[in-house]
Amino acid sequence: MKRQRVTIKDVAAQAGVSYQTVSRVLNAKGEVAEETRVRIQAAIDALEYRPSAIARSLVSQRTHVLGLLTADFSDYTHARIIEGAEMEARRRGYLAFVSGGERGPDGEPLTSPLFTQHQTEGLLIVYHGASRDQYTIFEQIPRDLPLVTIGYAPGRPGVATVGVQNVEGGRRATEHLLRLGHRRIATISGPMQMYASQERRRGYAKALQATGLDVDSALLGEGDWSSASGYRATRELLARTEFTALFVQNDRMAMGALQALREQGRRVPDEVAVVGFDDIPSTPYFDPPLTTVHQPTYELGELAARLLIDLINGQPSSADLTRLPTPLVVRRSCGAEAYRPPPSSER
Amino acid sequence: MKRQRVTIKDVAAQAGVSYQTVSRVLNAKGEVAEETRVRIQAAIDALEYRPSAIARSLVSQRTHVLGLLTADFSDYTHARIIEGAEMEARRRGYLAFVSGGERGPDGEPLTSPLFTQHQTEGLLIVYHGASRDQYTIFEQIPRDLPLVTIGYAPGRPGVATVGVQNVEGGRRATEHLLRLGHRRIATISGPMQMYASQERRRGYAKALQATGLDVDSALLGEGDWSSASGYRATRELLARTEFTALFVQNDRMAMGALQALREQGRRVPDEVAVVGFDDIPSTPYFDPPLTTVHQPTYELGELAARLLIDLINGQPSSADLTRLPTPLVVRRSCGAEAYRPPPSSER
DNA sequence: TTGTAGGCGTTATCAT
DNA sequence: ATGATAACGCCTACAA
Repeated sequence: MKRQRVTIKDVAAQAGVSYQTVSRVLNAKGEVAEETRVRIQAAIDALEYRPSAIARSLVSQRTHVLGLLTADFSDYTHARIIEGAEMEARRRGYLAFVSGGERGPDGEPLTSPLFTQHQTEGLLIVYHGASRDQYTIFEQIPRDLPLVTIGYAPGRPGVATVGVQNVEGGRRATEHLLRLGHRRIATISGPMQMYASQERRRGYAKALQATGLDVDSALLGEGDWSSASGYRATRELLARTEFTALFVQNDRMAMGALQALREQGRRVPDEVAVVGFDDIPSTPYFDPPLTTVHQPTYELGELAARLLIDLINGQPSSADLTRLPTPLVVRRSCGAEAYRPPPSSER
Repeated sequence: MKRQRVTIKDVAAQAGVSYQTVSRVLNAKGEVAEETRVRIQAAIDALEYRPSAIARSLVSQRTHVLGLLTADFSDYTHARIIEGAEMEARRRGYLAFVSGGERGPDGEPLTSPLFTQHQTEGLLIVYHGASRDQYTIFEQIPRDLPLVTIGYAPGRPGVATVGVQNVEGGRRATEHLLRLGHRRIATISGPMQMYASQERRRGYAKALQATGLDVDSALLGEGDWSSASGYRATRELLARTEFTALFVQNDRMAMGALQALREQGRRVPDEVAVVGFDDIPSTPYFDPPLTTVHQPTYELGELAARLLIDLINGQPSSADLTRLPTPLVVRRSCGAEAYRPPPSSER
């Protein structure tokens, strides 16, 4: 399919000047007589001329294109990060390639070679706090390609990493429960080889210890972030020990936990108080509405894109790892009083 | 930032041939002596040479790049479509630009000009059954750009449209409820100016009429697809009339509906049976697990990308509007028996 | 202020 | 079988 028929030369012919002069008005460089500028602009409009980014890139060696790599698009957290990143990129004049990158189990090829060939100027890797061994992808990425990762800083120079305050979030959730009088607080983590899981659990432990409590391993559950795993982990916990509160380290698992609790006839929050993590949009409609730790995912994406573009333009980020705050959002599942009735908006 | 230092000429020099010959082996065109081919390949490997897609595009006028435009990334349905489309595109050697396109209320510029400048070969518009007036975007798109839309066929030639069987889905949901003995069945639609809403409601009406029932306007609610709107519409319905079943036209609104029902003390499914639409992943963890109409969103994305690429390559799609099936998934909220206990997997 | 080369990395079309 | 030459659309010098 051919398109992009109109070139700078056509415009020049139409305006009766050399194509060089057209280039000048396009880039607002050098002096151009006001009169000819107007004439050229008229020609541009008439012909609906649009400069070819391709040709420009070839000579300038700049594409103004970012690559966004993610493992799972349809995960809300990832999607929001990407959404934020794309928006910020667009504001700064960048376009974004996306790809559900990661090599499949069948050895499906990585996308990054394609990115490289298309001269992507930088890469944003949106794996949500994955573990080191899942980052074999780094080997495939050119050493000098500007890179921003989410939640995990690889041992590479010149890579910026952004994330959220996982430890603080975990601590806040647990402290809240402690403050409500709970002493046997169970927790369900994501896969423990992931940094986010480790950090959130560390926050949990910190809060307990600050109150003089020990971490009881019987109260420690683990899932894989899915609702099903939250359901399972909760049933195991229930079968194994007693507890009056449960801190689930993401909202999807919390949804499964609530279901397990319901099935076992444990009323929430009266018999078991529950706190989640993420603050996904449907959280106010959980049964009961979920108290949870908010993650500013959209802002995380914006920040990541900003840092990446800065990196591309030779402005290394000041901090290696910037972490965004994770405030607690109190709803009903924790049993705290404060709750304003039916929520009315949601994105 | 400069990169992509190694060019075809470097390879040629290294292999001691003209860069022309290198091009030949790269494209497997023309005859090349086996011996020199091997030598050149060695040079390519040694130098880690990767051809520049930019330069290729300039001469070939092909970019192998698609544009994916969406209104809302973080909506699960959209995200899945994009995920499917990107995957299929990649399989066929295409890269995908994404953008949360639509012009913002502040008049923020459309992304499509940027797409155009970057020589995007085709556009996939992932608006989920939006209404005609939301498609002013079409005016901004070059007439001859291959286009695929989801759920809505604009009055343009050469545009392929894919969607799901909304009418049938609505009919199936309603029939199911009728079969369970319900006669006063309320429904909550999305915005009625959207085709998807109209179609699902038409299916609802068809099912009723086939059973000899009239559509009672008191039973007709409308929302905006959000949980909050589902909650509100349900409360209005409850205040206005009596019904024993409720067909909510997407799962997010259904979540709000369930909450409203809970708050009003109406037990689901005993007092009110509920059926949703979409089959989002969390649906098995609703309280109670939601019976809903499944939408094959990922497949929709794959299909869309396939059609788009065919269009680009001059193979117009056979049908104007391909619709994928929407089977009913029975869980607990409708009160039908069949339900296998705790779900164990989920994406 | 405006026009004339030269080149960005590649492919296509001729020669050789 | 291989090499030279001309595009592709544009920008950066440099000259006029």
